[in-house]
Amino acid sequence: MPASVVHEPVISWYAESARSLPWRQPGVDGWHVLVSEVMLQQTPVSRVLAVYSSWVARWPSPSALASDSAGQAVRMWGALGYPRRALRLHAAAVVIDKLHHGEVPKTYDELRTLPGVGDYTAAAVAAFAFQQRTVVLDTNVRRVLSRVFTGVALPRVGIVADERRLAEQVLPDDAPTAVTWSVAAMELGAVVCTARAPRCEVCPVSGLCAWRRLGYPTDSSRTARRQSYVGTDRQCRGRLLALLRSSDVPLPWQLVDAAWSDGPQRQRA
DNA sequence: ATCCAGTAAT
DNA sequence: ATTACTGGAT
Repeated sequence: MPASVVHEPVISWYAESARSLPWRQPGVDGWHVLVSEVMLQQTPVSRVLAVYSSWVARWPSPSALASDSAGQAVRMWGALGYPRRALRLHAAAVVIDKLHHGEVPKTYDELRTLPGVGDYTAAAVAAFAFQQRTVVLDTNVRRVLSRVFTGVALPRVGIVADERRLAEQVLPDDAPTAVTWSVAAMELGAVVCTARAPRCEVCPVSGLCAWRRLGYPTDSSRTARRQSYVGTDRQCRGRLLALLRSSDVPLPWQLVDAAWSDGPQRQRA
């Protein structure tokens, strides 16, 4: 099947059913897109919305954030998770302020050098903020390509060369169409071609889908379990961070100690 | 219990 | 190529 046959149906579907999100509005600049993409790393849209609004309202440019403290950045991060992202976004703002005249760089290679900006985020900002033709390969696009073209339910944990080649092959040749295809494929994966309960009855390419044609085979290799949450170091850290966020002044040790009873575990956190 | 718009260190 | 990192919803 030629890759191009999926473009029209997916792009038309997106034109009709895309969610209206603040970072997709006309007039957003590179900074808005960068902030949103970093917040969206491993974090669902619903939880990002409120924090995104307060961030761009308080720091409308990289230089504005750079002139504030990293501590404020973490405070404003709220409970989004992975608070190191707030530190890296602040560090990225400092780099942009110092080395790029306060303007978010436009090329993939320059973006990739910023703290906290990996392959996905660099490609996404280059495409969505600056309309460049880049392969945007997030978990949603990976799942769509895996199902439609390869007939496999879920992609592997890591991206392999074959997968990148397929994504490059499927990407439309001209930049504007490539950008629209990328955002449309991401949206399709996020709201229709979901990991757990795909809504194939409303999918614009269900008739072309290899996975569907094969009868939805599942792979047994992806059923390993994860560590539970209660009582772990992870829960301990989360509780301590919430406590520290709540205060403007350094906290007495007694108060911190009271938040978690297991001493050694508290020290680790 | 498992999912969700990844990055960076190893 | 693997793995730790986060928190809330389902």
